[in-house]
Amino acid sequence: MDTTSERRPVDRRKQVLEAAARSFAAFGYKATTMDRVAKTAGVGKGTIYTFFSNKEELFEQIVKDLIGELKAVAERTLDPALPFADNLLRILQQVLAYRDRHGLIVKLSQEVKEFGTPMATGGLEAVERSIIAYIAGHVTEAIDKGEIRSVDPALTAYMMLKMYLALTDMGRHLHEPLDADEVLANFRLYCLEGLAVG
Amino acid sequence: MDTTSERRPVDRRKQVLEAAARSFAAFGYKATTMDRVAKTAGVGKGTIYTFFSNKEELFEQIVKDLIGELKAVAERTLDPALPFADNLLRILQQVLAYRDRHGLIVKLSQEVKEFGTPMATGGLEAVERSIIAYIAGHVTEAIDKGEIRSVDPALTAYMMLKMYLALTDMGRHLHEPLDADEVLANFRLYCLEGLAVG
DNA sequence: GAAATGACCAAATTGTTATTTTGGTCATTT
DNA sequence: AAATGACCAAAATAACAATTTGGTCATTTC
Repeated sequence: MDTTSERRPVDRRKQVLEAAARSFAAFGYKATTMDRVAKTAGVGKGTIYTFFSNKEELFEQIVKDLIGELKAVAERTLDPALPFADNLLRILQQVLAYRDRHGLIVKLSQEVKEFGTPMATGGLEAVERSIIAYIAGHVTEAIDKGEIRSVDPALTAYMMLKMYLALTDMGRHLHEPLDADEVLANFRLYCLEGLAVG
Repeated sequence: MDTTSERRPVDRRKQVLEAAARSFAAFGYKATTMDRVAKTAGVGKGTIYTFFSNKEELFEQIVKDLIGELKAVAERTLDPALPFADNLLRILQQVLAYRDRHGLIVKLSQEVKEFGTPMATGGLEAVERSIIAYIAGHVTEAIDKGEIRSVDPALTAYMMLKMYLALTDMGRHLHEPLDADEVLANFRLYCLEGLAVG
C-alpha cells in the first residue's frame, strides 16, 4: 500500500513498531505504556499517534506482523513434493514450536491466565484463527488432489489444531508429557488415519 | 463405611450436605459461607465441623457426590448389547449433557473464568479426570474384546473427551455451533473411524 | 507549513488504610 | 455426648488518596 522506504534519515514508523514489539513481548499488553514505547523508540509520544490511532491499533499491527512471521515459517517448511500428511505434521510442528518460543505469544498467554486482559485474548485468538485458516487452505488442496476424503476444510483444520494441542498439552493429566515423536505418532493415529482415503 | 441411617429424628449430616450442594451450585465456592450453609441446613455452625474438618473437605464431598451422579448416568445409559462405538457416543452425549445442565458445574466454570478460584478449578479437574477414567475403562474392555485397536486407554480416553469437547465448543470459531447430530457424525469421522479394526 | 514533540488532562490504575466478613474454635448448653 | 453460637484472628472488601496512563493539541523544529 504505502511502503515509503526510499531511504530517509529515520523511519519513525519502523522505530515505533520495533519498540512496541519488544515491549509487548517483554511486558505484555497492559504493562506496555505508550510513554515507554515512545521513549524506547526515541520518538515523541505524539508521533506514535500519527501512525496508529491508539494503543489497540498499534498492538493489532504487531500481532499481524507476528502472523506474517508464522506464515513465513510455514511456507519455508512446506515441501510441495511431500504428501499432505507429511507437510501437515512438519508445519504444525514448526509453526507451533516457533509460536511457543516467541516471546510475544508466551507473554500474552501468561497475561491471559493471570489477568484475563481482553486484548491479549484477542491477539491469541487472531493467531489461532490464522493458523486454522492456513491449514484449511492446505486441506482444501489435499481434497482437490484426492489425498484425503472430502471433509469440511475449516472444521477439519480446527480439529487438527485442537488435537495436536491436546497431545502436546497433556501435562496435567495422568500421563507425563509426550515427547515430539510420540506426539507425531499419536497425531497420525487419532487424526490422519481416520482421514486416509480408502 | 459408617452410614448410620437407621431412622433418627434428623440426619444432620445429610442436611448439611444438601444445603452445601445447593449453596455451592447457586453461589460457587468462594461466595458460599459456612454460616449460610449452617443456617440453610438448620444447624449450628459448629455441627458442620463434626462431619467435615473444613470448607474444602465439605466441597470435595459435594464434588464426589456429583461424580457419583455422573457415573450413575453413564451406567444407566450403557447398553452391553451395543458395540463400543455406540455406547461411547451415547455415554459422552448423556454425561456431558447432564454435566452442562448441572448447576454446580456451570457455576464453577463461571467462577474459574471470573476469579480463577483454585478450589473451583480443582473441582472441575476432578470431574474431568473421573470422566476420562471411566471412558478409559471401557476402552480397555473394547480392546480386550477386539473391537478397537490396542491403544493406550488413558491417552485415548483423554483424546476422545478433548475431541468431543472441541466439537461441541466451536462457538467462537468461524462456524456456527454444531447441532447434536453433526457433533456425533464428526466425532465418528475424526475419532472412531481412525480406530476401527482392519 | 508539515512533521514532530512533550506538557497537559481526564480517566483509569494502584497504593493505603479503615471496616466488614469469614473460616474455624471451644466453653457452654441441651 | 452431641449440638450450639458467641468469639477471634485472618482474610476479604470498601472507601479514599496518590499515582500512572492513554490520548490531545498548542507550540516548536526543520
